[in-house]
Amino acid sequence: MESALQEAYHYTFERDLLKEIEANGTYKRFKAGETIIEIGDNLQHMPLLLDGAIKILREDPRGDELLLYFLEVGDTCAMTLSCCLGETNSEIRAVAERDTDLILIPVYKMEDWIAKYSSWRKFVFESYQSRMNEMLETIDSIAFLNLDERLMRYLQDKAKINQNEMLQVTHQDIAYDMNTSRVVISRILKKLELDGKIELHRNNIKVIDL
DNA sequence: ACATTAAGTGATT
DNA sequence: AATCACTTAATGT
Repeated sequence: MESALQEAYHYTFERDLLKEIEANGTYKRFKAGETIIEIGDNLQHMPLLLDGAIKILREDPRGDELLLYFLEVGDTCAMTLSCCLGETNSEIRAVAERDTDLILIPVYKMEDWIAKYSSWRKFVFESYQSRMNEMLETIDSIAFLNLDERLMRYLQDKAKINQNEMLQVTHQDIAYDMNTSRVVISRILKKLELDGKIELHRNNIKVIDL
């Protein structure tokens, strides 16, 4: 278990910091589909991703969701950063995209380390930056791409995150993530299949054009 | 065999 | 692109 942290972060953090993380963090495992953070949660810990992937969703009052971005190994959640330092609760939901291992770091340590370790400062700063970039990409794709391109990107992204070109999803799942209707997704998927970019089966989709 | 859930499709707005 | 209404196909009990 301890080597998981080493493996994922030994390039990112100095030795002393890794030791501190191990001493203060708690390991936790989530099964695919489990909710890790719910909207409104008060976050007292910051998760570091050791293995797996997480999807970050926004939700409106009616319960409609929208996928913001995926987190991979070596990433952390930008929400917890701002959330832990301020007094605000979570604005997003985090769901395990696949089976996921993470290590939870208490907030107060987090602040300590910002003063103490330059590698930690750098990590936090860069995390913010890349989350921001990923979010801009999603905004761009919503604003400037038509749905077919947006959907194709979604599929490619998902295949990459899961390291598997066979996606275990229903059309309805995709519709929820992209905040559109199932019928629309079905139609576009059909078109993408005719273009030879994907293969459709019940409950799963094979991405050919990666 | 029947019920349930996923996916496909024409028509309408 | 969304919604409705309906069909067809796959799967579970």
